[in-house]
Amino acid sequence: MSNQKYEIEDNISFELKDIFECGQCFRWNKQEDGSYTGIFGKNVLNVKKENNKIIFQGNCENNIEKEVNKYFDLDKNYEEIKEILSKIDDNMKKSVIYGNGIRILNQDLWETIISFIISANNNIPRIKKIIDRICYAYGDKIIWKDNVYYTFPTPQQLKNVTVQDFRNLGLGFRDIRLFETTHMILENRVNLEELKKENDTEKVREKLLTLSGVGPKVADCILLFSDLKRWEVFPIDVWVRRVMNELYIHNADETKVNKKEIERLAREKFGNLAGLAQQYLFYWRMNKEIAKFEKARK
DNA sequence: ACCCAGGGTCGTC
DNA sequence: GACGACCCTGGG
Repeated sequence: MSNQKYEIEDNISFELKDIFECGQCFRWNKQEDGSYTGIFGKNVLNVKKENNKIIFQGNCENNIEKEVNKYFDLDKNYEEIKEILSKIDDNMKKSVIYGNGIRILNQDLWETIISFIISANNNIPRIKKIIDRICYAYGDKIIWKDNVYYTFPTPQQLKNVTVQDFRNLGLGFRDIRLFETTHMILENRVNLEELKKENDTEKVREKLLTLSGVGPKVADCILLFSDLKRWEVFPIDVWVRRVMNELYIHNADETKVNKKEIERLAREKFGNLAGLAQQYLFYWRMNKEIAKFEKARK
């Protein structure tokens, strides 16, 4: 199973940049030809668009078609969902058009937990670098087309890693959080398999909140971006707070905006699609900021 | 050289 | 419930 290929018809709800650079994942990198290569599970995969096809190619552990369908959630009808969101108001419509090709991935729960603990008070480039170093140090090596890749280490593989080891990888004050959470999971104080079976989202969130380094925002990201797949949550970070204030609340001091107020608004406007709405808004607002800087540089 | 901010959480009051 | 502290890095 060293190299497999799988193709599907092009789809407007599948844009590489939108999927891989909307902040949900940290292990996908753009290649010189515009395609993206990433690692998930024990798979190395390259994705590109060519001649009205989406082409998946890589070193997959199991059947590539199955892996891809699950990871990219290809059975989900985004057209229908986007239509519902677009009808909510002009803001939503605008951001859905902007992030038209976004899909929420089915990412491994454990990897998502650790990744978003690292994300706390951090920026995306640095988060990616830290995760790369962790994988390089403790993951398994995979070779594909003469390049070397590393899997995300399992809890077992992090068992003997010390707080200082984490600090040396550049984790900063998050070192102890990673250490504690890893051991809580190893000791089964939080059972990830049971979490996946639990239906009550609130119960899952409470359990996640017992993990070190997992607060409300990180818990919601885990619920939304992992294979727990809870679309009704609405993670509130600095960008979402900003955009919700600018669009709906209009408080002169954005840092003073009440979180409960944002949550109430999100529930009222977006209902059980809040998570996806949050992603379109986040992506749209953050890229607006980046565009502003690029412009200023010229 | 200095200050600021980043997909926040934690301990303390 | 508010408040400051927290590692590190890149940019003004």
